[in-house]
Amino acid sequence: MNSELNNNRACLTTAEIEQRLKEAGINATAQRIAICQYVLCEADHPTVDDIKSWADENFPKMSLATVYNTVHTLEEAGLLRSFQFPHSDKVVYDNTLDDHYHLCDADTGKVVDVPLEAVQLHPELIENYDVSSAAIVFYGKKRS
Amino acid sequence: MNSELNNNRACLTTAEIEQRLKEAGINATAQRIAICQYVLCEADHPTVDDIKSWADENFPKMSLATVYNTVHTLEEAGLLRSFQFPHSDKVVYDNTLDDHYHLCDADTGKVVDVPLEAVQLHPELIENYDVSSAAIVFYGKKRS
DNA sequence: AACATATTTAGAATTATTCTAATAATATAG
DNA sequence: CTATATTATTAGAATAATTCTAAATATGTT
Repeated sequence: MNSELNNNRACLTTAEIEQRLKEAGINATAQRIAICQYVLCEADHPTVDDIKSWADENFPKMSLATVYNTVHTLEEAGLLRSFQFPHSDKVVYDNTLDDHYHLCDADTGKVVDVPLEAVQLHPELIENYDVSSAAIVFYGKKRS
Repeated sequence: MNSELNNNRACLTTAEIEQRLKEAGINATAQRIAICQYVLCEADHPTVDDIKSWADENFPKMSLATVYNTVHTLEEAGLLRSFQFPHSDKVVYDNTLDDHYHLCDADTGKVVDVPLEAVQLHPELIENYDVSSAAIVFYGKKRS
């Protein structure tokens, strides 16, 4: 069912990442390529902290500011999306570019993609406002 | 349409507030009564900052810690609910205790209550998880 | 190679919130 | 009522995610 949510997570080669960056008008620096490797392939809904931890083990001396700069750059270019759970103060990054919603596992904190069909919005029932978007997060537990 | 969302905002007397606090097992201190006056009556989706600003003009020397302590106490007692928008790092308080959703005015930041019927959830379409709740925020602009 | 531009860096600044330890107020027991 | 125990309040320090700053470095271009 979730197949149409499936994303860019299949691993990309460095060359492919470079090309994507170029296409998006972004200089393919070493740091950016490294972060893409993690964020577009390996990672599953990482936070900036996750990215920094990965970088600390896989890239020499990458600064936290570069992680922030890079995810912002990628987001502006449309290669990455970000969202924030109402209960949290950390931003989470997502390489699934198709519209979808999220579920947060109440036990583990793990983030799961939810297909659009799981929600039907009736914005016409909201008086006096033209609705342009909606942010939706489910909370739940894994069925045993 | 929103009538069933209508809430406790009709002004309460000090005595009524004291009684509510007592009923909830909360000592009715001067600071708590004052904050309730604002938060349960006067205010519309205030943040802690809003409450503190109001207190600065209406109560002598109330500390920020007291504002935090009090809204937490009220929330635990079920007299107040809190939520946080995904795009923001401030918590917003709500005296409407019935379930409902929110809309955030993209122009002004104003928060508007949205009735439950504006969203139909189909949690059965989410594989492997039992959904316990959902947080939903609409974004939109006032129709002119 | 030289120069302009873009990127990275370390660390300081910001901001909402929580924590801490002391003081003050309130409730309770004799 | 007064002494004592409990609970609230306070100012300010601590925390944590993010942004800002200014200097250093790397990159792309003539």
